[in-house]
Amino acid sequence: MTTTLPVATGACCAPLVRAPLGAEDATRLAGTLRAIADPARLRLLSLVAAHEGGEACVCDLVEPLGLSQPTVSHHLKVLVDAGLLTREKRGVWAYFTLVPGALDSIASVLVTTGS
Amino acid sequence: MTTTLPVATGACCAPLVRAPLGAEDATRLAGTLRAIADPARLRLLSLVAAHEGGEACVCDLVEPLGLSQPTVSHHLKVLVDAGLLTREKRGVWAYFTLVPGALDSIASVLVTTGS
DNA sequence: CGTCAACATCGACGGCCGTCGATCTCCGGT
DNA sequence: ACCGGAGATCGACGGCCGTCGATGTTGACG
Repeated sequence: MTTTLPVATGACCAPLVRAPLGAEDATRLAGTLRAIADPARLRLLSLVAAHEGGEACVCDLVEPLGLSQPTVSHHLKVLVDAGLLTREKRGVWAYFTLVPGALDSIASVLVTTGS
Repeated sequence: MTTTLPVATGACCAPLVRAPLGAEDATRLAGTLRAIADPARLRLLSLVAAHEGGEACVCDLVEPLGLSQPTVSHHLKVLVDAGLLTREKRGVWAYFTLVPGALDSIASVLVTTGS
């Protein structure tokens, strides 16, 4: 599978503005950024974070997004593969939670004030 | 043109993890993120930032990227339209510079520690 | 054990986007 | 005025991706 590797744990140390990053690192980082460069997935992250208990199942997300259930599942899979969400199956439901620090590590790569 | 609006000045106040962001804001933010969700453009930002004086012309960027000159110009235009780079034409050369705070404002939207 | 519901997977379709070569525009130098 | 070079624009092509309906899988419940 051409799944994007979870960069959340490995991209925490590339200031981006310091030295010209290599083609390999650029591809990795771009893959992670592409995971959140989508309106539906941004809203999913936001919905999960704002939901009660910091977790939400698919049934909680389909309606507010206005997309079909397969599409929502697809986006959630992308976010899980990117290391931004965790999936926990309890009974028939699948609960998704934000990975702590994942978004922050992405943000830290972009920040320029880290001189 | 379907140019992405510069979000650098307007997206500085959406924590993303606080309240579920609307479809409109999600589209705006996704457009900005898509601008940097590309290996070539990430390297361009990095190259410009690391270049002497914080500015670089196209001729400085074509070779290190290994892409054609039209492609580099295209990527630079995307970054300028996204409000991440400024373009200043001096003589025959076009010099590009990082917009101060642009990347940081994107990062601030992603950060979750702003509670 | 049969049924229903939640979710994932599949296959297909359409549009967007990265890339290129060719060309156009504009400025400097001679 | 002419030429050369820097860079932007154009048109085209190929691949990736978001979306859907249909279907498969799995667990709860009677």
